[in-house]
Amino acid sequence: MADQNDDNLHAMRHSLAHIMATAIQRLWPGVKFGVGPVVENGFYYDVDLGPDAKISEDDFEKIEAEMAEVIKDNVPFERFEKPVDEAIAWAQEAEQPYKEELLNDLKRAGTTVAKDLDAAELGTITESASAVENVSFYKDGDFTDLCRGPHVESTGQVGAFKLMRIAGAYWRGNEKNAQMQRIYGVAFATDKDLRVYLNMLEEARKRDHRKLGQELDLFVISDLVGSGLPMFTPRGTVLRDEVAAFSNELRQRHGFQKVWTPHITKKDLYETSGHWDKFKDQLFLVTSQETSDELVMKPMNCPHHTRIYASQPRSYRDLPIRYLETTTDYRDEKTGELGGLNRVRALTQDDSHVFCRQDQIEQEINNLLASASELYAVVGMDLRVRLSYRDDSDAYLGSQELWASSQAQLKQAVVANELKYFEEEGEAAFYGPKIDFMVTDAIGREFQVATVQLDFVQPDRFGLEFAAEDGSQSQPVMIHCALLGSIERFLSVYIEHTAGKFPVWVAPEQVRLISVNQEDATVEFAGKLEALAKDKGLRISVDNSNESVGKKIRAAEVAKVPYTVVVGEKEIGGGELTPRIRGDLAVQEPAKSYTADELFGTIANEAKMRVSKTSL
RNA sequence: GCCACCUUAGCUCAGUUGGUUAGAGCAUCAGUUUUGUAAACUGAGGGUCGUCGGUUCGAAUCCGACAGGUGGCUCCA
Repeated sequence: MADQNDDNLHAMRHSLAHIMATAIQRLWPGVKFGVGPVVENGFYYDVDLGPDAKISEDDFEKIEAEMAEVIKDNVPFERFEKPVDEAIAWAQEAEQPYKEELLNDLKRAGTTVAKDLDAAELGTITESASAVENVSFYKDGDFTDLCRGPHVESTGQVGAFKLMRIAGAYWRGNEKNAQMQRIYGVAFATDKDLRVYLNMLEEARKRDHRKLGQELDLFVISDLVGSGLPMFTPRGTVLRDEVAAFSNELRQRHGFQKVWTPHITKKDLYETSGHWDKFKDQLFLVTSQETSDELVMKPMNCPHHTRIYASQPRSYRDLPIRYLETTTDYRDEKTGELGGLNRVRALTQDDSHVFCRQDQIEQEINNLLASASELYAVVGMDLRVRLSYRDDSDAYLGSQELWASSQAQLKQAVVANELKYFEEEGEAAFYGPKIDFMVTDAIGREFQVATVQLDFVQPDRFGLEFAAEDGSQSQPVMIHCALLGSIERFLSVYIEHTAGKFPVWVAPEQVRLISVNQEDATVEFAGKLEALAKDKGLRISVDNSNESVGKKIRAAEVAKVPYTVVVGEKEIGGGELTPRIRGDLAVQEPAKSYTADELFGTIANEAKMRVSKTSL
């Protein structure tokens, strides 16, 4: 039943794309159409009004009103077919050059090609893929479109919708092509479903990491420093340090050793690795004022690490050699690609590289996958694993055979570890395939966090070797891995995931003491408790301000401090403390009292164990 | 980089069709108060309305450029 509903919703959304096109054609005659597929929660249509006209969001009211007319008329969606050549003639006649291009592709290749997510959308082959004879069309009133369908029966049957936003989109996803205007709408079967969805978006905005970053005083961005260059406050720096420490700890358990490399290097390093060729437009360049040296801010760390490996002759007995470095890399990202902490120009990676023998690959990958699974279980985030393969473009280094076997090895590792996965071509690094851990943010956008990458190319280009058992020189394999990925990006997702309610082990402020009054005895007592908690390694603060207890409690709640303890005469007399526990941590029991030693000891232990619920 | 939109105190926002010294709440500071689990009272300071240029007798308001931001597209080692 659910399937049938999904199919019906899909048909509604697709039909709404046509209805929107119908409306736009009435409002802007002569508009050229691109494609108009269904996407998650709705639909879009790409349109080109020519050089002199642009749709803006102010036009939505007008378009929606026109769409309402089409819906009210309740005209049928009529399907019909034409031979390809007649269809091409139709496109020429109708002055729809984009449709004509699609039809020509269909005729020539039997498909509208490639990477386009909407291959299915673009019109269809009614016979077999090799013999394109007829293509199907749908017509609703005065609008006719090349389309595979299916649609609802008539324009009246489309549920609830709302136009959301407008964006530029390159024709067929290629930067070199004309840019069209993409108009997005959301659509649901009922008004209620639509309201629920819009409400969810509203809620998601409240937990946006940029908003929480400001409210909880975690990071700041300054125009004087520049865009994409966030700075972390004392509180935000606690988050960075805690998650990085966890990530390091997981790998140090598996024999990784910390290394350190400088942040600038001669560009020769990247010419050798192959990065210069591929990424030279996105490197920050630095010039020495004394010598003629042209230096590069490091955009990644693997080439540096190969230099440490290569600094000594290595024996098969030394392998695997495992390096770990949490360090900041610099990439000159295009301005339009920057956003919050997701995409920055100074990104900190918890980077690591294994140099190992062929027969050690499996074990090493298993260790890394186990570490990734453990980390994401502790932070409570559900991940999808993407196997990122190459496509048949020439953007990759290394032989086809090597690629085929390393892709197979990664898949085998993922299957053996029973991870939920999907495969995608064209997502690999230029030097090798990847296992990418994907996570979804508050409004449903998917980001890569952890990654494990197999690399035969850089060992070759850097001429890495080790002495094998038989005394011959052999080439090691590199396995790149970051568990958090970019710490900035990880935090952006983690802040949204927790809505700022960090578990004790990451909470910037774990305990806050609130004094009932400002009398000497109270202040002194609070000071003693603070010192005791600090001895146990807790991050604690005291609020002695001249405000009502209620107001100070509220301030602690707003700051999402896990444990708040009010101290006054009662505590000074009895010695026992009653913590106020943040809602998400508490198990459903009435508040209990503890000695200071017990209370702080338990909290310190929870932090150490990285638990997500309190035992208090 | 491209497309659309946005930018008023530290924060969240008002500011009618361009018309005297640009407002509020929170936050900050001062005074009163000495507080018992989500906001005590009174007062004060704080803004060249993102920047620069233009139109106008007059610009927060209209136009342009630039910067920064948001949502997409492209890219992501």
